[in-house]
Amino acid sequence: MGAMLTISQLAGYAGVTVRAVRHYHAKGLLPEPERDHSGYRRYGAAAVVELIRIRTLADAGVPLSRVKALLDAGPEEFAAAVEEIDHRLRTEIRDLQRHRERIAQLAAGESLALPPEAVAYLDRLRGIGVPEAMVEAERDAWILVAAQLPEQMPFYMEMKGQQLDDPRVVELYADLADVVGWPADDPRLAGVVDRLVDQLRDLPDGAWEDDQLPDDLADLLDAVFLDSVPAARTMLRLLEERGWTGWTKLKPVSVG
Amino acid sequence: MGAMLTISQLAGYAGVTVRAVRHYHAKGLLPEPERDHSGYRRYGAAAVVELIRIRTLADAGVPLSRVKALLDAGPEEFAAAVEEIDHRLRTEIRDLQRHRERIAQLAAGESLALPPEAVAYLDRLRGIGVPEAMVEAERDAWILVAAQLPEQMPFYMEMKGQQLDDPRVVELYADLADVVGWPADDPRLAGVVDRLVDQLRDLPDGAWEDDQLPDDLADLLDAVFLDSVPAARTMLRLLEERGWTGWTKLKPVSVG
DNA sequence: GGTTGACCTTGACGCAGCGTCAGGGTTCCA
DNA sequence: TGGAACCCTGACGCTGCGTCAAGGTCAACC
Repeated sequence: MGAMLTISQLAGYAGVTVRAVRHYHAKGLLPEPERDHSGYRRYGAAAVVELIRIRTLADAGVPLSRVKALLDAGPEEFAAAVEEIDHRLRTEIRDLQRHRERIAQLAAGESLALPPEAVAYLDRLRGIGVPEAMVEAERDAWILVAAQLPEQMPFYMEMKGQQLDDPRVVELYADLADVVGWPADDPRLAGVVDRLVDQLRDLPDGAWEDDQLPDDLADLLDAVFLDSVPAARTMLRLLEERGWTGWTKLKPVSVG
Repeated sequence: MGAMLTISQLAGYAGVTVRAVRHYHAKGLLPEPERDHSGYRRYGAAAVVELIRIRTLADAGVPLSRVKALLDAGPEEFAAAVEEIDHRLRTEIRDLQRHRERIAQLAAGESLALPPEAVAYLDRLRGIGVPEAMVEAERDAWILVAAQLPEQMPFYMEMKGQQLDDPRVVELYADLADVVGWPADDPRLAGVVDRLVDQLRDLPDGAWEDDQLPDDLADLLDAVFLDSVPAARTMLRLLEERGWTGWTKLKPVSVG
């Protein structure tokens, strides 16, 4: 027999760590060699070749569980396996590229979990003078909508954008921006609600039917409103006194 | 307070699994909410928003350990982190693309752990009529060399290729191909070794000095030879009797 | 012959990001 | 009143090793 190698020499020749060699033994990829008189593993030169072949496959992204089978596979199964592994690599690369696109969007600013059209809408609110706290409340609401109905977002944003073309809606936002800071029993709330109801009356019949939000999502959005605005509960009561129910999905009280 | 959500409702709204939510709790990404009278977690709507933001970052390939810090980071550190994560993604993509290239080479056939020029050389051996068993022995030897001195491979292969242009070298390979199958005491060995020594004498002075193989690698290759060819030991002895030592790095016996 | 330092051995935990039981209690609906 | 569908905690599993821990061994030097 030729010169027998120790495990670290073997590992050195193949360019791997000693730990990796032992790992391959444990996984059955590389057969355990004979031991010398003191229990040390002793390898022949052939083990170096085997080890290098294992590393070559592993470096190519082949999972160790498949390396085992591939090492002694015929050419046709080898080719098939290679084909499939390449497929896996392609999808992994695509996933990573999608990740890159997403974080590129994140870098743009606030678009954490929001599509660009929603970011644009929020920016327009800021431009109108809506205070930051209220913009953030809107943002959180739209994050929820975008998570449930991502494909509807362009439609919603288009709708909201058009509403902002109406100066009375802008005025309403100014009102509501104030309301955010008021306590639940502020006497001015009644006036704001009156102006809101006036505007709602002007809406064409069935305008709120367009609102395709599922009920549970509307409830969730109402919850956000109630959680973040102290005067919210009072407003809902005042609205109900005037014949309107809900908030996200504001509807006339059904005539029971 | 608004409608309180159970953990599965929360998970559903954010599009993640219940297990993932609990994992985020355990990692401190999402604060543990209050429990109801029977110990169930109860979430407000704000948790949905937080959870969606976590998933958005995680989906972008941000490791959870960094998500924690990023969630409440200022814009400038956020931008810096995004930059660095994008860098990481780019290198990962490049790695995977290299993996694809490598397994594309693997698919080409035998190039497990061998550069293309070595594969070409082995194919030429086959073309000359060298039997498969000997080609495989050569292959294993070159796998070892390629692992230690990858950048030298083009040089070696060029050298070996030129040697094959000499018909006497081809003849020698034919001899050696026979030797592979002979037992250690085959009487024909002496004749083969004689022809080999004749050729060596014809080499220009210092031709073997070009052989830049490190000694330990040459020893390893000798070991491969000794392990795989029964008559190897006998040949080395016969060579030594004729004034040559070694095999991989064949040299005149130094005049001591 | 004693010591030092570089090896070798097995065994076991740790990492990321959850999936997936196991072995309970709870709530809801028919 | 029973079963389905939730909830809880705790723990192991997966990948591919890195990294101690707690020893035994070997070669060399004093």
